[in-house]
Amino acid sequence: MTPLLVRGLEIHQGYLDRASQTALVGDLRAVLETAPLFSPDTPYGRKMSVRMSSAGQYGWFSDRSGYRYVPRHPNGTPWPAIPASVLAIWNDVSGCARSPECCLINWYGEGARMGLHQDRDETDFDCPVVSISLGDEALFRIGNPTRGGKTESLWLRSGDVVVMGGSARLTYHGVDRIRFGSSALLPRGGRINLTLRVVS
DNA sequence: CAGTCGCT
DNA sequence: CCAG
Repeated sequence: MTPLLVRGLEIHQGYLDRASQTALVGDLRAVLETAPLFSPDTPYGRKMSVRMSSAGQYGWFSDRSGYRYVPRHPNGTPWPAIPASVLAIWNDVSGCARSPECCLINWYGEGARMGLHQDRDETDFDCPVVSISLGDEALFRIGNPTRGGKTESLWLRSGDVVVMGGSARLTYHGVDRIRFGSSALLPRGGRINLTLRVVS
């Protein structure tokens, strides 16, 4: 199964079967018990519509002071370990010898979206970013290495895995909208996106 | 004033 | 949607 290539991004469609998806969701629920979802502020004072948390050595965080990685949840506790079920996916698709130091958990409720941005808060851009989609379908938008210009969109479905590496490591990307309730994986609807990154 | 993981 |  060779992945679909869109602007250098590897799109592994249907990578995870339903049982694997269910197992992942169970592992994530445990993570979220000690590291509950929160809504970060952008450096420009707007609340993000996506709610998030993290697992691993570092968690991604944003407030008035900017975007950064922090070693603890806002509640003061260290981020829980990245579940083995998640690490297995990284080991299979990343082609990177290092282990991910952050598993960002993005929760998209009804109406949530994510504007075009780059993942560039890491110090190491050699390893790819691996993104795992669970739950409702999302309209994923792929831009360019710099802002502006034409974009391409495609629908990501539960179980799809995207690898952003090499020359596409810093490609602008975002989510225009989700189809709330389109998947039965999460009984109350919504989408979970996991983003695995080597940070340091 | 520039930029924007947001906004129109 | 999608471009700015």
